[in-house]
Amino acid sequence: MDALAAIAEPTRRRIVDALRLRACTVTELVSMLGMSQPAVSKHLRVLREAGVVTAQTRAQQRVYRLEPGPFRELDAWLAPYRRMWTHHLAELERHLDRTTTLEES
Amino acid sequence: MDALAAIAEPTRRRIVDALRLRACTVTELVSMLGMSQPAVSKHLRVLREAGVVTAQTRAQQRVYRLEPGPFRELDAWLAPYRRMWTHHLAELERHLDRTTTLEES
DNA sequence: GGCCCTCATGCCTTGACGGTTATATAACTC
DNA sequence: GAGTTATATAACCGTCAAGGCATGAGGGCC
Repeated sequence: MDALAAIAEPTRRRIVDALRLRACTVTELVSMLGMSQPAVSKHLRVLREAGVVTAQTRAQQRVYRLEPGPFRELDAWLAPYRRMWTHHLAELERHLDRTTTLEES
Repeated sequence: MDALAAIAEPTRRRIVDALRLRACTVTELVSMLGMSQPAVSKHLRVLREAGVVTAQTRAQQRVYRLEPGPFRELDAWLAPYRRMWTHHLAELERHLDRTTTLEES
């Protein structure tokens, strides 16, 4: 899960948060972030190689959109930690442990 | 949510994963990680200032344990992204549309 | 072909970070 | 008190990454 390191970077998290709403071209992201275009392209490269985003070439533009995989992994990693705030019932704890080890839902 | 950047670091994620099972002292973590004690203390400082862990002084030792807050925040941040894989049909459609995607360097 | 637009890449600088060793601080033991 | 244990901090170093500018590579448009 190196995607976490990719998402952790503040600028890249801004990109990800923007792409969550809709797919964007590079120039759109540049205007959103107020940074130079090469910097944005570099961040997009990191996100792309981490599997967080994919690019679709359309004319001269490249439309970037999110890929669900890394977010699913992050969600799976986070699952056992949910015990910390759902520990109201010991029953529920064991239930969550089972469901996370079995992987499903 | 700078806690994400704190957790993203590989060594700190090992620490967090260890603390998820049970609270540990610094020396315990040092033996687990096979790193120098100052390095571990430094990582613990980062995690502490990010609110991910708290330290309880007990004699000369300091027992570190996880704090649920940041994980709840991360869970909340991740929530809107869950739509990406709960809407399988729309995702599959977009995937099929993406067959002409140009990937890689 | 020539030009412009869109994006990627290379090069460079700077600042931050992870790791080390050495040292300081605090508390227990004798 | 001295000595030991447990942890934090300081000082230092090597590496890496984020940002800038300049340039290269494709793909429309005239």
